[in-house]
Amino acid sequence: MRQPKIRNMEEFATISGISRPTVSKYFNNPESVRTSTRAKIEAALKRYDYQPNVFAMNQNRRTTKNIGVVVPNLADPFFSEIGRRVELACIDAGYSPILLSSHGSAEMERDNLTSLRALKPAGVLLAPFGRMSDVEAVQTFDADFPLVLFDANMSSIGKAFVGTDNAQSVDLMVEYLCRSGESPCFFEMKSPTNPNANKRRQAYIESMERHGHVPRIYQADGEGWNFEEIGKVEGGRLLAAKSFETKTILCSNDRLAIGMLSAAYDLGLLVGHGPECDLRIAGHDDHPFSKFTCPPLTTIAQDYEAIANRAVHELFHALEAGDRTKDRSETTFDGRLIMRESA
Amino acid sequence: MRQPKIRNMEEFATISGISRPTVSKYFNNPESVRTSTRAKIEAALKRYDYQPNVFAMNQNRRTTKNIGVVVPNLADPFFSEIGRRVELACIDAGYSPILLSSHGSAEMERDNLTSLRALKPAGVLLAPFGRMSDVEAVQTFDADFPLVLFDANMSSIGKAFVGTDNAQSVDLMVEYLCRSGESPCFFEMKSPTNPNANKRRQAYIESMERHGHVPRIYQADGEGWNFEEIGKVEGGRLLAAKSFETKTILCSNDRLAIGMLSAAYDLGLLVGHGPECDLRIAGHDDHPFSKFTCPPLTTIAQDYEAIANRAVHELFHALEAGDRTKDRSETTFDGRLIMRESA
DNA sequence: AAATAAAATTTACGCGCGCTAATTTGTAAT
DNA sequence: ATTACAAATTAGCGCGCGTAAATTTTATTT
Repeated sequence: MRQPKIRNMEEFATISGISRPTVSKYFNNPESVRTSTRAKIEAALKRYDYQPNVFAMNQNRRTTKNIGVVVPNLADPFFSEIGRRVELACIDAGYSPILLSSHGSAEMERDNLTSLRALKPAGVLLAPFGRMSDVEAVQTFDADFPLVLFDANMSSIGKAFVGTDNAQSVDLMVEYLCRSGESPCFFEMKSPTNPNANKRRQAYIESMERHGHVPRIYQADGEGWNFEEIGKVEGGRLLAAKSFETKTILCSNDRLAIGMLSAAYDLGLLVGHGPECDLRIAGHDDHPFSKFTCPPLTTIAQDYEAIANRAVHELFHALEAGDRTKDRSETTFDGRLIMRESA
Repeated sequence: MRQPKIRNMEEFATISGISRPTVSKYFNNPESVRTSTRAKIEAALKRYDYQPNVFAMNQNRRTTKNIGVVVPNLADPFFSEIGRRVELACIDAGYSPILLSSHGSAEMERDNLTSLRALKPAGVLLAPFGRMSDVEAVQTFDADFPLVLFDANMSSIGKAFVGTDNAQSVDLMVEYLCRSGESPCFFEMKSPTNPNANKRRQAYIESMERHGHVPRIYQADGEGWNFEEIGKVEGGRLLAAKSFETKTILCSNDRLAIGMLSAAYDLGLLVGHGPECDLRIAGHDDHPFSKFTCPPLTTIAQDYEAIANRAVHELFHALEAGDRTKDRSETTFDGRLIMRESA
């Protein structure tokens, strides 16, 4: 490992007693060379530390080993967690993931796609803003590179979509809340940045009707990604005014619920499912902090691992299939009910 | 923007009426060419969308425009926030930041540095684990690339260190707590992953002695990055056993405090600074969620913006200085007291 | 106007590797 | 031992750009 430095593949080929093209072949796929020559190369690799120049490699390759991973906001634990898993899955498959956050801005999402173009990625995994996204830019990108969407769907864009079955997960929660007490009303943002919010509202309505209850929806003003703040301020306002018609509130996501729990605490309202409690509050996503709220939050856990792995799998499938397999797959995983004290 | 596609710089030089080397010069520094030729090039850029091939550029450049940014754990909001700001500062300066998370593992920190080598970065900004880091690997990297540390210091490694003045910030908090009530005891992890923890403990001890109080330190068992869980379980155990000798607890960081707040809630202890309260709890870092805990957490805000900007500034300074400016700078910014209801 | 400096151009080479076609070697089966 | 086929080798072009040296053009100064 500490021999005189190898400058290039030519040199490395010489000292390992193999021709350069064969060495090149090895680095592109170690399986593709005879086991005896592979042994020679790997023996040399033990003695000299050489690795091919990435820039020279990528310049000449038809397609690089880069995989772009774009999420809306790494500051959101949901995306940092799922981004992490996607990253690891790519590495395992021998690719180089490039994780980019759009920092809550659709413009930066567009910029991220633009700068990814320069890296000629083999494929891209995108968790888009949805309708907020620059749809045209995403479509154009889809035409130029293999693209798989996750978390948020955009109709007929990408080779595949992978996410959570909001209809199932919300129904699971509604069913639980109805069974264990009063039927819930629904709290969300008026203009949600994420298309899942719309699916969840719809799922809530349908589930309530299926259970023979009338849906009640409360929408908070407020823009941007400060969900907790909006939940606290607007949710608190509604709580203080006693606007909610039921004492059970299902929030569109955990971050809103966390804000609302904070508001309830300020108002001296006791949240929980005990007989002495004033209020039940439930969320969706199993945010890492929902375990530590006061009281701990009853919520729905998304299957991060399954979503990440499947998204990566779908992308690699598309890569192998080559150009034009027109079929677009949509995969959703079930949510899991996490029962804690808040509802 | 939609003319026939430009293949390379040669073609682009031709259609813009400039020689290729001059065009190359322009892309490396638009200021370095005559304004008249610059105008010609930019006029051509408006009509044709061409951008130089990054791989070919980086292959031949002495140094690339890549800046590596390595943080211990993007799932921690502190690092995702400061990582974001560092990223943006690099982009503003015309560099390409590459944000890597070590996912809480020192091994992956080493791996990240290794894979950064392949990208021949102009410089690297590293928030290291500290003593947990593979010190030798970081030292070697420091010898090969311009390196600036932030958040956590490592003695005589890197061109510079930028962080928060723990002595000042902890003293600020201790002073406040003593002034407004009982003197605090200190709650932390027994084997902290972050060197700041040690500085904070030391600062607590010195500050208490300066104020004429005897320091009391409680250390929780537990490994890893699950600070909230450790704070809840171990902190809760201590609370339940009434082990704390005072009713004011200063936690080494907000995440521990968040866990302890959750435990206090479970135990029915009322946290706050009112006369009816059982307990005061304070933290450190102004975690984005500390505003929404029950009650909201009194804490110390670190100056993200200043730290990020200064770290980037120090790196660029080192880049301009070239090889060997032996002087190593250490910059710390003051923390700011954020008074909320918990203490 | 000439002299000087600055900028642009021409020419040419090199970077490190992918990739191909033609040839040779090695391996396994008949 | 012969055949057949897979694998390795040789030779060489090309990718798109950086960079250097020598030359020419342009702008600025006296």
